[in-house]
Amino acid sequence: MYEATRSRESHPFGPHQIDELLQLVQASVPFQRRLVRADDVIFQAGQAFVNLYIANSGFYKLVNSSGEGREQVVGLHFKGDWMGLDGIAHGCYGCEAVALDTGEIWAVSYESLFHSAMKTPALLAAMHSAMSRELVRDHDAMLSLCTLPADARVAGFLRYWADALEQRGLRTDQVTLRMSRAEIGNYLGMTLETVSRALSRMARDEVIRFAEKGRREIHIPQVQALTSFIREACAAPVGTANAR
Amino acid sequence: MYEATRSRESHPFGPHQIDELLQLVQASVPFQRRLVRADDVIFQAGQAFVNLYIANSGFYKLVNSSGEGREQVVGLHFKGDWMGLDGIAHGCYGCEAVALDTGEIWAVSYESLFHSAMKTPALLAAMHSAMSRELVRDHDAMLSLCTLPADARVAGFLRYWADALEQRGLRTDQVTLRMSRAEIGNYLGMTLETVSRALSRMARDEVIRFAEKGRREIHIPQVQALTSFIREACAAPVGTANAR
DNA sequence: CGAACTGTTGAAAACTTTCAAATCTGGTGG
DNA sequence: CCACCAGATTTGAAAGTTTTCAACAGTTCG
Repeated sequence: MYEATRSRESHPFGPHQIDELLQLVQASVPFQRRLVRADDVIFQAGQAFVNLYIANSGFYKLVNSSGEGREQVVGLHFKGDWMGLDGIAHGCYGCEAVALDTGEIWAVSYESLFHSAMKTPALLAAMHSAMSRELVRDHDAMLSLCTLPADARVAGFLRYWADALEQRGLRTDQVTLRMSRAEIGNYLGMTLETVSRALSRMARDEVIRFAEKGRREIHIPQVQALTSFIREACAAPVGTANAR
Repeated sequence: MYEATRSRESHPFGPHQIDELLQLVQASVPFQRRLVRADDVIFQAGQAFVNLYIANSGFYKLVNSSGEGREQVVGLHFKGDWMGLDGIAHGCYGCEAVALDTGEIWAVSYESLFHSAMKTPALLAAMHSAMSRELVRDHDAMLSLCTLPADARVAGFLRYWADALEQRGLRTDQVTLRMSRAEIGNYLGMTLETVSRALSRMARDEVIRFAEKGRREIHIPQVQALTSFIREACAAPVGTANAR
């Protein structure tokens, strides 16, 4: 769903930067490794804020909840991403973090991180950079949510996931979604049926292909085709192009 | 639009904290004051990131743009809020910041801030807190955007504005919107007509009252009534309650 | 093999947008 | 001072998109 709004060549973000971050953390602060499996909860909303969490591997979602039971996936996180940053302000986590797959999480006490950062400029810079990237992502997510029709948001979601994999040096032609249609729909502000229909249309247009029966493994011949699909979905009323 | 998702009593945020922050900045880093008027641009998207900006007074919006010309208001900022934080990650601002009214902005070089923060824990803590608060706000905005119907989002917007004023020790029964219906609609992911209709319904239900001819000054007898209105808007199909 | 889940698809209903027209405000110039 | 114009807001009606409701198919697991 996120958008590459402008050039970022001056500050590339790729596998090298991510490994560097992880090494930096490893070298400068104590942390605890935790292995997680799908649906494991890393921390809960409202819980006292103590640690920040860095994904060393795996996939994670952040879920925000209203008092009345409305829930919203507000972020997806991959290797090198920090989680729990929204706990700094109020002393308790604002979201719940849940693993979408098996993976390894590093827990770093914010206090020790804070002290280390005061002595290690690179660490402080990395932390600020992580928070800032998070803000950029949120803003891009809002842009997509508010200005794109449903089909385009789903295509944008796939492109975002593919981009995240690419930044981590992984192949992007094959994406295994770790989320159900309902989770995707929640994240994108639409129902699961709408997600399903959008994916079907993309498959019909051969922008994607379903690689297995479960329909969660998605083949993306060219990520760029998703961008075209988004553009078309914005321009054209539903049945205009390729209607049969 | 934002939601008070859970208790935050352990870390209150009010006029005292804001004044403290401003004093802290004043005491620890050099900064430039800049007086602005409505529609003045503080910084533009893509511009080289040098300064962070702190609102000393006035009202501001942050606008994110896609390459194809779609624009989205992704944040509203008040006294004590930081702007430009999304520039840290990529070395250029991700959004454009625009003043909604006259006000005073403080420009602080990020570099000098960074250095001062390494020596002044309170400053570093304040900065992290500001970024974290921003993340929480974004998450709450996404929750509203994705889970609330249009009427409720507009009511939530008014409540958010009133809350922001209250946190700054200002009166909340009288709110002068600094934004046109179109800007509000953009921020809330709906058209200006939908905003207008929602406000009209709230006025009809006496949740708000228009205090002048321009219809931008809004009287809110009890902020709590907005919360009830939101709840009702969620539960009930459009013409269910108070239909005539 | 059946139950529980997940995903797909169709059709009707609901909500929001689009298009249009009218009203109002504020500012400008005669 | 008043007429007039541009821009903002409101409101109605039609159109469009998305949701809701429902039924069906495929998968997984005990």
